[in-house]
Amino acid sequence: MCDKAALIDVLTSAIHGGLYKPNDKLPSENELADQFKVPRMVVRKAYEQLQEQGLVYARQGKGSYVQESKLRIPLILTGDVSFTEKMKELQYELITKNVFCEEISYNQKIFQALGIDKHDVVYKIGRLRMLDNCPIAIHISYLPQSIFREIETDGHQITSIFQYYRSSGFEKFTSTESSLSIIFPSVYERNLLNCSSLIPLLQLEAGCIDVKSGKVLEYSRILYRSDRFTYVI
Amino acid sequence: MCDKAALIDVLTSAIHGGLYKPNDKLPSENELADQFKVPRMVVRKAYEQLQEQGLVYARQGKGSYVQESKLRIPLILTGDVSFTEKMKELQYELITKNVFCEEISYNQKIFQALGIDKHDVVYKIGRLRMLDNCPIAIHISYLPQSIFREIETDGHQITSIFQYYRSSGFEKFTSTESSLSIIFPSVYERNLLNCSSLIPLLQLEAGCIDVKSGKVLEYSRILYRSDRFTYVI
DNA sequence: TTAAGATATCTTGTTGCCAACCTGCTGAAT
DNA sequence: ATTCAGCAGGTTGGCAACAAGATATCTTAA
Repeated sequence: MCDKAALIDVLTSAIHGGLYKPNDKLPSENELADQFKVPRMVVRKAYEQLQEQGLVYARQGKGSYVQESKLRIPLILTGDVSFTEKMKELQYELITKNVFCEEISYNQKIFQALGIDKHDVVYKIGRLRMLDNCPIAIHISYLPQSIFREIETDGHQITSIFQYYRSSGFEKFTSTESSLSIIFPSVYERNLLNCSSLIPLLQLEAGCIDVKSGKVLEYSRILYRSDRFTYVI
Repeated sequence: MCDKAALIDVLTSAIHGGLYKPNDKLPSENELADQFKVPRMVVRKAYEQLQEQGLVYARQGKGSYVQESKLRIPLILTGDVSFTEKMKELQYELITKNVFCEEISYNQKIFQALGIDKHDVVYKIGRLRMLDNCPIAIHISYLPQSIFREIETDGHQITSIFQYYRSSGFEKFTSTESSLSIIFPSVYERNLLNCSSLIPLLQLEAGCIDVKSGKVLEYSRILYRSDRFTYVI
């Protein structure tokens, strides 16, 4: 028992095991340093990492405390149901905020997924999903202007993409094979999601296809806070 | 541009964007500190975190360098196919190593999932999945002794659970609803998976049911290194 | 007795210095 | 000319001393 990682193990299992409850005061850095016979810097780094993971918070001059853990929402990842409908089913009050709408420069991956030419115009629309005023996901949709002519002006109002599809004359959609990966938030994403830097984000990438025409309507990228969900697949 | 998080953003996008290639030398701590007008400690912390995320390595007296990124394997998460078969399909050579087999003490969640009594005996069997001698996942199976009588002695040899099912007289299985979450590795898991501390693990939990009898055969917990896969669902 | 101020002490946060390490240069000895 | 020890300068790593904030206690004056 001598390094930072071991200390983090001990502290996390102590917290998760219920030895320390939310807002309980944790041992001071010097106490732990003496107890584990390590320099204070090691304890400090451990506490810092736990802070960034959202398990602990610290007050200068007072001490380190256990952060309240927010409840986790079960989220069904599969199926073609929209995010809004998923949440309604679970009886949560969900607010969607449109946060940006802007033209993007060429990006191979996105343009290829949309099946369009390098010189086409693509708009990026960002929406923030909030639950009880707490942001839980960023939904980024890449839409080609060739399909959605008025996207530049419409884009800022969109909160439900599926509704926008319907109002644009599309009725039945299907999702392409979606890929899942884990990333850490950028500063911008951290600010939107109001989370600390070591909260992994679950990134879901998928395309949306109009069943009738077979055209790719959208390429979407959803970033879920991994600490607010348990995912069911 | 002034804090650790912003620096990490800049460095990660510089690395991912290809400005620095694998094994390239990165700017020294003092250089970056001067350039961004921040104390060296801030640059230091940024580099430390990037090390733990596996993007960077450092050599005392020499400098910090870009870590080679390992290739990502596409992994199909859905379906009832076994891990071994999934990998075979992708033409990878997969080796499974049995790492432990031991009785566990009572745990509400596991015993409930197995549908058994508090006083029943449950064995925990750990297998390590290796690809080109590189560990990529830990597969932990919880098996009740009431179903698998000889598990205490058999347990150390098992590398394929499905094969063991068949040799125990079970033929058709189905999976219960599986849940997905993101965790950080403990020291023990870090050692098995040979990964640094800030590699998130994708944890899949599910039960396995014998179709004929309807009995729960197994509760399994699989820990995938999130940096070695892209998941397809 | 009470209230306000000073003080001591404990906490986390920051900084700067020195150690450990690597590399390349210089210069003397062979 | 060659070799090698020594030195200088740059790198990451570690630590101790200091700063800043919070709180309780003691002191003193009204």
